[in-house]
Amino acid sequence: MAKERDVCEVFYADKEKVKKVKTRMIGDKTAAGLAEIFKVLGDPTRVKILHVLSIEELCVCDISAILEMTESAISHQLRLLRNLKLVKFRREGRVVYYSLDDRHVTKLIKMGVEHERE
Amino acid sequence: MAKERDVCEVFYADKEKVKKVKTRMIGDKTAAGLAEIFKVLGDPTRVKILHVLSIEELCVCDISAILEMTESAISHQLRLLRNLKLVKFRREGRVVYYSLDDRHVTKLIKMGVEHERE
DNA sequence: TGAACTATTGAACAACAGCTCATATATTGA
DNA sequence: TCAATATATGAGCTGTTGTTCAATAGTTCA
Repeated sequence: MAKERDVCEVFYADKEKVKKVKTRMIGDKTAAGLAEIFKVLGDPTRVKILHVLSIEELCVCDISAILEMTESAISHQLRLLRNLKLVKFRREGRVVYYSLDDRHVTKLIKMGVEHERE
Repeated sequence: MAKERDVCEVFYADKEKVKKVKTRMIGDKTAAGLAEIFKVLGDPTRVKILHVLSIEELCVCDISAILEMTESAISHQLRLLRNLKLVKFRREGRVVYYSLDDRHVTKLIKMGVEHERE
């Protein structure tokens, strides 16, 4: 178990290797940040929302109709995407139009699609 | 609400737009598959595991020492990564060495890091 | 102003995810 | 064969997530 190993410091499978890799490892914050981005894309509904928005600017009502889900569910997800600055919005009368606000996300999704094809 | 709209089919904010985007939308399976990949990367522990494996082939014991987590926790995550064919392994006596088995994943993580920097 | 409409929000709830702990499996070497 | 070691696995617990439902906030127009 990890704790005992920390104490006696003798029986790593390869102590030098461990030391070396440990210095090159990404920090907790970086890992957490990375995971956060990917977590957003780790849900079918959000993937769909981002994908349809990559085609065209759309209002909540339209997205709801396209995905065949309640406006409430869509709105909840949009709030999340908004907070993470992945989408932006503009109000036009009663209607709120959403569109993508992050070039990286589209790239990531495209890469994902590529991965899927194999 | 979505249900009523399906019945009367009259008051989309933009019916034509909805129709058009709907035909171009990715299918449920594609969305689910995409989300599955990203979901795997959406956890700090797995991000770290994949990252250290991108540096070097390592055994469970080493990964456990590097991340300072129990071997059990690491093993559980490795099983997941194994099932999704993101890592491969080879046995050498009592020791099991893991390494990356998917070139896309490394790319995705690199893109994520790039995203982080801004 | 008030009715109709679009979108947002909060609470609640069920499903899920990641860890721990105990146990099991596999390999080695005495 | 048996003890020691390395990893894997299952059950259980806790915190998180995505949806629904009901209520609320903005906006338009009569």
